[in-house]
Amino acid sequence: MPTATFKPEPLAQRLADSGLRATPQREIVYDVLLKKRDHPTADEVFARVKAERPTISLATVYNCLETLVQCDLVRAVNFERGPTRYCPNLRPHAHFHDEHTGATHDIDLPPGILEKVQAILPRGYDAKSVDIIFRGKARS
Amino acid sequence: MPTATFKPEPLAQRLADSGLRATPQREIVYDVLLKKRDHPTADEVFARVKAERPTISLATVYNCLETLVQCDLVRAVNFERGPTRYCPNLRPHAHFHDEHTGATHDIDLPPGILEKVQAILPRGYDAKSVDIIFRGKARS
DNA sequence: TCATAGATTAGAATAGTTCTAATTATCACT
DNA sequence: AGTGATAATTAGAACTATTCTAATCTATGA
Repeated sequence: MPTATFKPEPLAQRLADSGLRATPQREIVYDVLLKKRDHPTADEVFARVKAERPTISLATVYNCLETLVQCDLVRAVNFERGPTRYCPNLRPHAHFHDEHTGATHDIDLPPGILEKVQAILPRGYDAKSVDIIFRGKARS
Repeated sequence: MPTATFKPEPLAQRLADSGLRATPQREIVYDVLLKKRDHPTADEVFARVKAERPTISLATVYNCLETLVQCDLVRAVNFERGPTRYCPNLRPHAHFHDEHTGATHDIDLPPGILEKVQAILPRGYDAKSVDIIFRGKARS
């Protein structure tokens, strides 16, 4: 019985599909996002990745994050003027930004709501994506 | 018959309500937003205001815009990492960001849709505001 | 009129991100 | 396995949008 690698590997495949290479940096950045899904900023990702690979540079973290976003493995989320946050949740979801704690919560979208929202667009508008962002207070 | 001033004056009133003063700078910044509703950036507002009042400073434009947002006379809109844009439309509306032209369009919300969107929030989430942002291509 | 608080101003400072140019790694092909 | 072409990484500089600071100006009301 061969030793199974329990981690599925969509990353290498997705990268290959886009003609990109799987590098250790990209793997670790993606792993860090999967491991703690608290919508970290690039700086926070940088800090976490450095624990494992101290030689990585901030520029590379930005590059990797951008690459993951291009491959549709990660979503970039923005709240007002704050730093961009990164989210490996691929299910369709909205974001709730808790103004008191600063935390970000994923809100899964029930089926049909995206269609209802898209339906408010007049003829001639062709939306490639929709973001729904709530701001307020979440009960702990 | 007295000369009517055809412009309604919610500005002075709203400012007073918040204990703030009506200044020429605030009036002009607000006028500029009302006159050309193309979601200008602070820099663009600055340029337009300077045409009328060349001594205004960029810091003041930022201050005035912030004040107007506090008074709920103007909405600040953000797309990804771009500069904040300002919008004097007070009706509930979503934003459509045309990736080709860079233009921003207001999409009026039909009655009930906000409630439907709010209804996706689980118990314990108390949203003070919702933003709906489309990205895509609009037919000219 | 005068004091006080509020508003404006110019410029410096900051945060987050992107760019640049040099180095290093990876892949395809022998 | 070796080699050349291409892609990726790196450190640091540069950039952009915004906020801060400290000084000056303005309006209001005792």
